[in-house]
Amino acid sequence: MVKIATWNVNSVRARLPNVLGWLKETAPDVVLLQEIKCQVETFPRLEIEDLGYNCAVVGQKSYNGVAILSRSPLEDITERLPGGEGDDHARYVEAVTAFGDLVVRVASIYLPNGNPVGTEKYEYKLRWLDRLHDHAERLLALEEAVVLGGDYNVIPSDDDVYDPEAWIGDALFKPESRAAFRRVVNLGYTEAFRTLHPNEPHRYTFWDYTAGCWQKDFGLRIDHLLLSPQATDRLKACDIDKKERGREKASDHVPIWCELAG
DNA sequence: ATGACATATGAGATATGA
Repeated sequence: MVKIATWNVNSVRARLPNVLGWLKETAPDVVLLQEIKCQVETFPRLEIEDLGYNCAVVGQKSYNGVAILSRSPLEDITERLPGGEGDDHARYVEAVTAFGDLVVRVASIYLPNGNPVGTEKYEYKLRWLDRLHDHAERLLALEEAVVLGGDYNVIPSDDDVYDPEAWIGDALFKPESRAAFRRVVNLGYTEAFRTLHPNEPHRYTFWDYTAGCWQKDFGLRIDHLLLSPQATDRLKACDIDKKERGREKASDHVPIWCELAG
């Protein structure tokens, strides 16, 4: 079984003890990290390599930043989502990695938040989703096992938020954001968590630091794993590591993972 | 709309997040 996880760590350096502890405890084969919030030179490569991982890092000072960790070599690395003239944000990294007869192309995605609506930030989010759609369509044509994982900053449905009314008008919940997300899924991808857990509303991957959201279980499900048909054929499990949110110095997001036969 | 909390930068207050 090959375990592939995604986690928005909200600074990999501030979160290093949590990340290393979680890697040792849950032993994922591939990890997609978002919001590492550092440049390539300051990524804690040695500490992570010591645990047996290869790293592909796309860094940026202070903001954004994504990485892929894998127990197998990473090949054919792509460091930007195609189609972004002048888009210099570190929000996308893609690579191919293999475990036995499973060759899987993975991408670590940090989609723009998009707030406030009505500004260029929201337009940027919608454009980014369009670019992701076009790239995801090209990837399908390769007929490979593909896992597009990350912080999509999209709440897919009313079941994925503690109070839908309170989020009307937010960039994460706007009909346009949700439709653009569905448009990617509807190309032929499988959203792993909801597919394997169709009757489990209110299972979240993010709880705000403020206003006691964690204590009240006021969360959002915004971190997702999208699988191509060839990956879906092998999908055996998918779940959320909720307990990470209760630790000291936790990220506001928790890991979500899937297991593929192979 | 603002602030609550957390993080980075850089050395005080501001930008960003969702």
